[in-house]
Amino acid sequence: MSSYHHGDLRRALLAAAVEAIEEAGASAVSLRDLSRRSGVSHAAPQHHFGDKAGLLTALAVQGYELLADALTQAGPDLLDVGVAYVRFAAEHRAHFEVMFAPNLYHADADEVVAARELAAKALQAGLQSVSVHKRQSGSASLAAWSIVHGFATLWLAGALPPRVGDDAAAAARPVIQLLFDRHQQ
Amino acid sequence: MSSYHHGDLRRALLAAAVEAIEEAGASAVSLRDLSRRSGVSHAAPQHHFGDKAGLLTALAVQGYELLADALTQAGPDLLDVGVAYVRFAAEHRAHFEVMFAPNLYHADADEVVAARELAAKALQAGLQSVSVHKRQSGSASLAAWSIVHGFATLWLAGALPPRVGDDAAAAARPVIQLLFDRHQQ
DNA sequence: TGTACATCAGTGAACGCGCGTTCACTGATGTAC
DNA sequence: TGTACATCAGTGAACGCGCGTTCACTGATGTAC
Repeated sequence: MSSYHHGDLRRALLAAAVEAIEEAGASAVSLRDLSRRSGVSHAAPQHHFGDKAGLLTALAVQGYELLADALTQAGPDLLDVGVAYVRFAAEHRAHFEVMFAPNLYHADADEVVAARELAAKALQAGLQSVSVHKRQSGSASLAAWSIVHGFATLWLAGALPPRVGDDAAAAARPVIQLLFDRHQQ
Repeated sequence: MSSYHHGDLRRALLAAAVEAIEEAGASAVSLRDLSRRSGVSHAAPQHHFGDKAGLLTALAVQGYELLADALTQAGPDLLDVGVAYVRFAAEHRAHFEVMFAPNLYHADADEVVAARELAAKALQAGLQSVSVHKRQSGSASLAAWSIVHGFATLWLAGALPPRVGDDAAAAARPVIQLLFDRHQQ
């Protein structure tokens, strides 16, 4: 049954990394542990990622691509895009954590920069739905990013009060709403 | 000159931890490194903190107390409190990082919970300056916390675009402003 | 259809390292009398 | 003012551990002919 070659080790290692990070955080990842989880000898990862930072770089790229997709599909309304951002963080904790821990990977690698720009553009696109007044200020984009990123981060850290419930995306909606609320009622 | 007893080792170790975290992140802290930085043998920290998590717990408590002070002094206006939150994160990166990494310390310890509540109250106090309409929604507090926490986190991660400049607090002001802006002009 | 061979993925032993924690100890401090 | 003694902070050797990386290797795959 078990053959000498794994067949899909690259993918398996990334999946194992997601699992490990969800259990113990990104800084606790070790190549030896991922090898064990993938049923492979501990030196095998080198063939696919070179070193540890290489593996996490691949995970970050994957994360930015997933995020860009999620945001694009959620558009065009900024509120929906923001909710999608929070949902992404909640559903892909491991990717999200790595993406924003630039110490852990080659954050300046071309593929990372490209994927990150894709995600940034998807978020920017949502701004079209915002009132001209707010958009003019030049801070609208930062405010939108800050509020969704902050909510997501606090959520993942378990810092939010229990009354918020356990559906991050649903809980985020009225909060984000408040940012661009023109109190129409 | 050098005496057998350090005299202020507890304080020295916490300061060394701040230094080490600013250099390499909270997850890279080691007791042996802090001992070296403090000019003391590597088993000395045990007498003051028991174990590694104990040391980081003390750092988190100190962080929440500093934050509570900063927010209280900045009040009563929510905008000023928010700016103070961001300034705290920028000026006390190490404390801030540890505070929101509950895996690393005894986050449920009584002293931590107490200090955290102090900081939470200081933030809440700022809400009095917010319009009744916004406050009624019940999300105002979460929105305020999210936007300042998000801005601070993105800032620390180096994720914000260069045009934002290098003064975190100053850059945060117009962003936070946007949240409770009733477009009076 | 079959054979030779290059390529490449995975192996397992070995390396040196820094870590947290324990332990019996020693030096300094301060208190009782 | 002086002495005995308890307390406590810091020492240094030792432990066992998991880690990243290297290396010569071996087994499998696939391509050329």
